[in-house]
Amino acid sequence: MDGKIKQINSLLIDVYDDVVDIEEAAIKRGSFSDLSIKEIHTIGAVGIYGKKTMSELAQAMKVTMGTLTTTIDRLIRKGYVQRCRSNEDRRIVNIILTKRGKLACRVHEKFHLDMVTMVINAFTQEEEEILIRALSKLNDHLRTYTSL
Amino acid sequence: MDGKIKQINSLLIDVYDDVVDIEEAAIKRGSFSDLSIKEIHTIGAVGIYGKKTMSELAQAMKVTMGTLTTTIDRLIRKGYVQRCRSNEDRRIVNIILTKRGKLACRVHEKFHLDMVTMVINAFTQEEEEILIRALSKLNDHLRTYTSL
DNA sequence: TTAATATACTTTGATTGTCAAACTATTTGA
DNA sequence: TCAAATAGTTTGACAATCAAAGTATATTAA
Repeated sequence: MDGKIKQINSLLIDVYDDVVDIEEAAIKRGSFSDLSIKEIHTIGAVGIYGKKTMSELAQAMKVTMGTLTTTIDRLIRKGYVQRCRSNEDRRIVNIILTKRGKLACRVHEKFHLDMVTMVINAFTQEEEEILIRALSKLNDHLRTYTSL
Repeated sequence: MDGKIKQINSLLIDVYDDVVDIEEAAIKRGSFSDLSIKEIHTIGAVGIYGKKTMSELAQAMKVTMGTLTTTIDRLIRKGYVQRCRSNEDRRIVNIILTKRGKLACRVHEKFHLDMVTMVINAFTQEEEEILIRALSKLNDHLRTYTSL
């Protein structure tokens, strides 16, 4: 009983570590090695069809706006995003991706899907369904745990 | 086909985010709110039955020794670990947990197991086995991916 | 036995990531 | 119109990280 708990705990930690490692390695080897994981995720949160306000982004990334300001400053310096003050409300700053930002976003998305595709190819149709169900349930319950 | 890939990708990202959130929240609320996640994991890597060299720890944590030195400095300042120069080889530094360090280690381990237990209680015996198999396979293949 | 090399670790300098609190500019509501 | 609210930036502090240079000790080869 307790053995299984420890086993699942270890498996979760391992999956977690694997994903971090894979992602880090992919970035270092790729065309966007001047970006950190956080920066790539920020680019992803802006999205190809851009125009996110600082508030929206900060909420999506779960950081304060102060933190986001410095991240965006850096991403502008590196040429991945642009600041655009809204004309309707001059307090609002919209963030949009540059051409290079969009490319990085697409490449990273593709990397993610490729990774999952490769893993899933090793699964049968049935196993695949089971995995989805198991991960969904896992997620539901983790989320319950979060809100306690 | 592609839909399922995206679904599994999202589920993995969600599990990942959930675990980070839960862990962060647990630390903030607990008796060791002066510790960061990294610091707790470092304490965990030292372990109750202590005595790990700086090299061993750096390898386990996948950071450089320079990084580890600063982490250990901080954990010493906060009273969780101790440095002990080896008498056999004066170059070697052994790290051991203080009493408080051991307590933090146990509490964090318990938190992890409690979290998994709670999640798993919502699973049937059969689902539990399936989850273990699925996570194992996922892990094996993620690991294959890492070494590419 | 001593000098060169290797090992184990720390220090330094730089960058990223993070927050809370103070600040600026703009809009909204009374 | 003026006070309050909102959207964001700045500041100051600290954590996390690395590469490269530096220190102390051990090993090896002459």
